[in-house]
Amino acid sequence: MLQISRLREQKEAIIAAYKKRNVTDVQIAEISNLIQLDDERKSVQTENDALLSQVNSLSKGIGIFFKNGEQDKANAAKEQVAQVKERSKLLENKMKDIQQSIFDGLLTLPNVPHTLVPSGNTEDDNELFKAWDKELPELAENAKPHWELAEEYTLIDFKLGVKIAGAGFPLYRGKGARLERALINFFLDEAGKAGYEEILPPHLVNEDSARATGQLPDKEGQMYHAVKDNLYLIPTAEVPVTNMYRDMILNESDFPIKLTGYTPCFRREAGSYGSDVKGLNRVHQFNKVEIVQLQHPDKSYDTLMEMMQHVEGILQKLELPYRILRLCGGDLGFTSALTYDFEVYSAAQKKWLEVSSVSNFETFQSNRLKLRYKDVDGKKHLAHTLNGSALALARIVAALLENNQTSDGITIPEVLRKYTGFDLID
RNA sequence: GGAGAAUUGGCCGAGUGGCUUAAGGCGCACGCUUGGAAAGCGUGUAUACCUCAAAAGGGUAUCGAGGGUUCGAAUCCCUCAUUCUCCGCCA
Repeated sequence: MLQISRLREQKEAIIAAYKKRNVTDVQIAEISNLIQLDDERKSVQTENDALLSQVNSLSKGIGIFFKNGEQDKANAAKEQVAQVKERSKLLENKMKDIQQSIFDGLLTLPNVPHTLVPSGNTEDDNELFKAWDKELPELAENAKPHWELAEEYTLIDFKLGVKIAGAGFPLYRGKGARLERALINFFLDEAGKAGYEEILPPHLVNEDSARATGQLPDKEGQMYHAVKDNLYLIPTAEVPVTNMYRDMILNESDFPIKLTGYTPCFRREAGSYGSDVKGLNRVHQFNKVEIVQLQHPDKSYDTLMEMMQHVEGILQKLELPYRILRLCGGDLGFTSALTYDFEVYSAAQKKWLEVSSVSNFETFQSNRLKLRYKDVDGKKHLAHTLNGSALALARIVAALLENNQTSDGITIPEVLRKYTGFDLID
């Protein structure tokens, strides 16, 4: 959520930057609208504060009148208070309405794209930030997609998943389950080596948390909701991990705060269909290791690069062909100021699969989180938040299975062997 | 799931309707003192918003959260959250 003060101070710059993303005229108009509402709020508050001040001093007087036995004066003052309060009540309601409108309006405004964000409307307009400069793997004619390999080697049982839960809930078994666990441990160890503190958070969160990281209200339909207890199944570890710092004031010296966590991720994926959802490409439950950083605003873009290098290092160790895209305005997430996507090449499907997304949210999340820090002068400012997947497992597994298939079986990358305990799936 | 107790500032802690503008202490900052330090003494020490060109100043709200009663609420009432104790259930 943007700050109303920022709309005032940077109105023109925000409108210019918004042109890079798919914002509607309604959203542009909303900016001026909100500033006007805020003006109104201020004048109502000024008026109401004066009335309340009057009530306070009259009440104090009544106490003194009673003590002196001056009943008449006390009663007269009571009468007066009643009148003032009636007016104040009206103003108070008006102010609540205005504030609610401002809040609702702010929720409709996406983050302001960074200057590096290319303009464009769809994923085709994303900028190739780093291409794969070696040759793409060519598989034999009879190469199989991962869903066939998974079945052939009894690694993943999609049918059993359907029986137990439903479509999109894969059941991993045998070496498939082992590979999954190996990847989780490998990713966590890599993050640990890079200085991230490991967190194992709750997998369900309350409404406040879902709201603070922005899943509510915009993505309500994408989350599983346990209605009886009003808890939401997390769509990513970002939600519980970032919420650790909700309503907190940090010291400047606390930066950077680096956190990592493995969690299963639950997504309803309402409305998706077609070949994209086949196998592990798009599922309702998958495993992911997330990295999160809280950083000083002056340093957050250096941190973004650092996080990208971390993800890149992992992909290199896994020996997977990858490329990095800088998302265009149209493809940029609602809350992000700048995002880089990592895609891994799936040789059998002959397409690039998104396996990581690394973003700087600047103050967009911290404003709603009320996550601030004190500078040396004791002044409070919003911190910057960043996060990235390092990495999402399902599609990595898909690519590993497909790219590493040989006539003898599926080979396990060197770095993973000490985690899996085997070097070939056959 | 049932019963009881609690929640006050950075921390401890007093406060059962109006001299509370939240006592007192600890901590912290600054000053005095000192060769330097400690002790001692003095001063200051929450947040958000409004007002003001700015600063100073003034105002409003906030005692776990939200409502209510009252001219007036930390204090009385209701709902909720959290913590502790006991009982029940349980990996």
